[in-house]
Amino acid sequence: MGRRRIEIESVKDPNIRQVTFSKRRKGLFKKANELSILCGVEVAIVVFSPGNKPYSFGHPGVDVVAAKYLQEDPEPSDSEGDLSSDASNMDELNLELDEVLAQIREGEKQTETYDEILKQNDMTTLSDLEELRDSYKEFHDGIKLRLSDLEISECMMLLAKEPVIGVKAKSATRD
Amino acid sequence: MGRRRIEIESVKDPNIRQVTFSKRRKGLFKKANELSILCGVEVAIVVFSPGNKPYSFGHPGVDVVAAKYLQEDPEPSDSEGDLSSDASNMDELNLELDEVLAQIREGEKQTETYDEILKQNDMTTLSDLEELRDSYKEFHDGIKLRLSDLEISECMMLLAKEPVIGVKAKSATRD
DNA sequence: AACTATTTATAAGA
DNA sequence: TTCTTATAAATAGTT
Repeated sequence: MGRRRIEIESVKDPNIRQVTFSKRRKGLFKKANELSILCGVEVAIVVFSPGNKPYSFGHPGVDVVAAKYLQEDPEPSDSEGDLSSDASNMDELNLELDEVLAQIREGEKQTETYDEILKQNDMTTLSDLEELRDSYKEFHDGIKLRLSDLEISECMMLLAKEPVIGVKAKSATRD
Repeated sequence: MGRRRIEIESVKDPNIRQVTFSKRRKGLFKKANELSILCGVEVAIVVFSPGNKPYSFGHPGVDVVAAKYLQEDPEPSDSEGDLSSDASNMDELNLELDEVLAQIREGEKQTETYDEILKQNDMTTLSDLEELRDSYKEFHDGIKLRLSDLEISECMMLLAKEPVIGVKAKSATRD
């Protein structure tokens, strides 16, 4: 999928590793998002970065899916979650909010363009309109993904620090 | 990625949906596996099929990663963050969220305006415009739902009341 | 943080 | 369901 084929083996260079992680985490979450929408299913992903920062994606939420999973498939919990605790997510939260807001502004621009086309009511602009619609859809899909990502990674971490995630999921029927 | 481009929206046909689920779940797990190997990171995925059957992938294991994620304990106070700074960040954050909500409301007004304009135009453009409008509305509804979600509210409350949680002095590196 | 040359994932078809 | 294959999408290396 890139300029060259790569072996699936540990990437040595820390910088490249970090870049690869970022790209692929994004791709993974996008895929998960698409799966949940296309098939109307629940998904949860948790991944720790090379720097041990937790990232997660979930629809409708990591805790919901995790609890549902754990309930029907009880785990032999004897382990202590160790390693370093998470770093401040505040900075990242703010960064992501900035990005979301930037995207919203971008969307508003597109909305203006849409307005103009609409007022002209010019039939020759139909193709432009379709193009705009497509880009708009892409835009709001991106926002959805971003928000769900943000929602979970920032909030679930904190909820997780509470004694328990109180959930009473109903049992699932098998396929 | 197939013979034709598809929209990311709920697949109606149960058969196609099931096939899509199987293919994409496989792809998702493969991506997760590659990510964990390439970057030496821990990943866990749980997904429920359209028939509600649970599938999971985890390296080193779903339970291990889930436990780490859920049980990351509060920082043993070896370093103190700047509490007042964190608090103000929190305030800013809440303000920004308010801003987002305000923009959403504005967008909703605009959507209504579109409705009126639409009724004055011919049928050819109508379907396109309605589709775009619906898309836009869906987008806003989605954000609104997410932001007003109970979990979010609870998270923000927690964040506001417990400014120290998860916040350390060291700056967060953007993963 | 963008940009492509390529590889990879996958939608439709068999 | 599994395989095939044309095509869309992800991404490795580059700037």
